[in-house]
Amino acid sequence: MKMDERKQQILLAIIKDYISTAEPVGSRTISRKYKLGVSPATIRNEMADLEEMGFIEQPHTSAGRIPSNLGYRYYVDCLMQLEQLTEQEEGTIRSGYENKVREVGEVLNRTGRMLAQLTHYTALVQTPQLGKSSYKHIQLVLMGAAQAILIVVMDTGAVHHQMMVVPENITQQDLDQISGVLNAKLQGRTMDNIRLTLIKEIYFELARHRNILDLAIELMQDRIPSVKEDKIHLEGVFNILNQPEFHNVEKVKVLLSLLEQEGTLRDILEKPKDSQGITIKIGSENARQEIQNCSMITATYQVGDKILGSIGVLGPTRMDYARVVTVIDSMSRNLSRTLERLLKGQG
Amino acid sequence: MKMDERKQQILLAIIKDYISTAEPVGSRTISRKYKLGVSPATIRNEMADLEEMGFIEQPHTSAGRIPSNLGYRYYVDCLMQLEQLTEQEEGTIRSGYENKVREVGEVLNRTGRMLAQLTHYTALVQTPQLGKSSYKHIQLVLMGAAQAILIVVMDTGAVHHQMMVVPENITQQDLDQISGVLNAKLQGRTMDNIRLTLIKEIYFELARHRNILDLAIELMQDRIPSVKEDKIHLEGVFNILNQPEFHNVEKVKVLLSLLEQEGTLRDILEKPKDSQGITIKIGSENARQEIQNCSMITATYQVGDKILGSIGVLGPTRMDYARVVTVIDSMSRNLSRTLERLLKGQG
DNA sequence: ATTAGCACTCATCGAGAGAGAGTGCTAACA
DNA sequence: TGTTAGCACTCTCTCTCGATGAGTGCTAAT
Repeated sequence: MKMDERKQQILLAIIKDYISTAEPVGSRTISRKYKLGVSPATIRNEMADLEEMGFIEQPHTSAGRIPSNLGYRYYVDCLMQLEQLTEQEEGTIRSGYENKVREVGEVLNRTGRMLAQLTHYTALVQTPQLGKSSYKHIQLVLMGAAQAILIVVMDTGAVHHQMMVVPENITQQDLDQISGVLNAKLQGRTMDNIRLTLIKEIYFELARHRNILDLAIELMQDRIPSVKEDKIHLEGVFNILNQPEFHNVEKVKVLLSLLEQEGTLRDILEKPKDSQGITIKIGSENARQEIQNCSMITATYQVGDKILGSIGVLGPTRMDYARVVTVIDSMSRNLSRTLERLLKGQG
Repeated sequence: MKMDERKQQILLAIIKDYISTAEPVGSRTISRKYKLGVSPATIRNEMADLEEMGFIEQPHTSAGRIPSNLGYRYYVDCLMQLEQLTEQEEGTIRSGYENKVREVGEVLNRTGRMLAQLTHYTALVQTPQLGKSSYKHIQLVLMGAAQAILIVVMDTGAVHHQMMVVPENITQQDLDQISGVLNAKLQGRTMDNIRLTLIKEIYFELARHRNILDLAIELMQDRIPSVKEDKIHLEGVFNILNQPEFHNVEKVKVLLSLLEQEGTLRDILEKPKDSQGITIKIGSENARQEIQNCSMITATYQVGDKILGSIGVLGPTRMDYARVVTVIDSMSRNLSRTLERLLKGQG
């Protein structure tokens, strides 16, 4: 049996209708709404074929048809026509990424919020995997009253600061000296990359300031890695409540308890290693049992050539694929561009 | 009609039973479970009295009784006996606030998470209202490659930093000079408190560095207030799904759409101005229509004598008041103590 | 190849019966 | 006078059953 033009038309009609109504689609509906110039009976014959081919299925004998995972897959691969975002939506996105936003975290938050808002599904945003960041600049600044602030700038552009107590009689000159040595020894090194011998060297050169060093190095090793570099940010979780497939609370709970675990989020967002661009996982194509009635559309974002992370949208398999792909494509481009601006041209 | 010992016992039994089962309580149940030494018939008589007095009500003729708002109020004011936290729970809280946590934001996050986890309801945590913070120390640090970092320490202990572009040929000495003037003029002032004449003075003294100043002052005025100082952090929102009163999705949606708006959260958490300690709002005592089938228990936290904010727990009116009061009391004390440590004794 | 007609299936809805929980009232009892 | 057993009554909840209707597959006609 081969997939001729008319079968495609009918499959397309079923999918479109089901996406928008969440109700099984009957032959009558198709012939009425989507003028294909053939009678319901003809459509029924074709539908029987489509079912045999595995593209659609029947919830029960006297119901219409709904798309199968395979059907969605065929739609996504062959039939789907991308939409255009409206002027207004483009505007929303653009203004979300406008110049004033200067912090990476804020950009990611907004990305999530916009994704959720524009798609009405749940958005996932992975923080940039900047890789092992190395120390770029270390500076101790006296703040008066036996307090100093330790500032650590990483090569990724991230800046960490931390207040610390210093002896009463210390001067900015002392601190500069310490900063100087720390910079000389640690610049360009990653956190794991600091050998014990290096630390010894530092202590040797700065024996006089042992106690400050103790504190500073402890802070650098202990506090700074705590910045979560592999978080996945969720937004619009409640949108699932608007989906009829989640009208009973038990199903919502199953999904939510999955989404609550950071680790599984990572699995869900995960993409084939070398993939770039947009990936679509439909229903059972998802590894996780709990979201096999969901689909996940993800896209990567990058700075330069380096892929830094993914953003994704999670919704029911009966998801508006065309819409989501369009949105996520636009968002990932915008996000990449914005991060490029933030991480490279610092301003 | 007066509230004798036995009526109290019966009211207490009804409330306890209803809190744990969410089912209307009948006379038979009370006489069986809570041995009061009287027959169901006697209890029925008393219940009729309690209903007349407004403490309990009947969903319909052939059902048991459920506590009314007034009943809960009487329970909370007169009958409730606080529980003790278990060793393990005490441990959870203590370790959540242990020394290693050094950041205010992190402390608040944990507070919310623990509150939600220990109560199984929804937790609200208000960020500390530190009041108008004034500049304590301003410092520009050259970071090489025409970049500098602007560090602003507020008297509250908050530290903000921001990268900025500076001319290629600038030196740390120049930056120190600028920092010096900025400190001299701005120290002790609040953000709104900087008069135009002051800015003019600064520009006069540092005419040479006009462009750096432009940027620095813009950043100080523009970026730093963006740190959200009046946010309310929600945690455990999904816990409401486990409450039978939210078993249908529509009710969940109503509540969630309320909780999504930051402004209304503020209303909900708001307490009488001079109140301190724990406040309980039961059902219709809440201003908001949408949560009149909910109760809200809030407590303030403070550093020294100054009340900085509130934490709260939102659950159905059929909430385990004794438990929540105990937890929230312990948490608010711990939170106060921890913030005291963080904000005063910096280290 | 297409379509009208028709018998058949099955979910959904509403009505009605029965069960069960709980009450209020009455009368008996200590 | 307070307590209790007994009983009729109410009302929700659940289950069943038939009607309804949407949709199908098959057959025969075009």
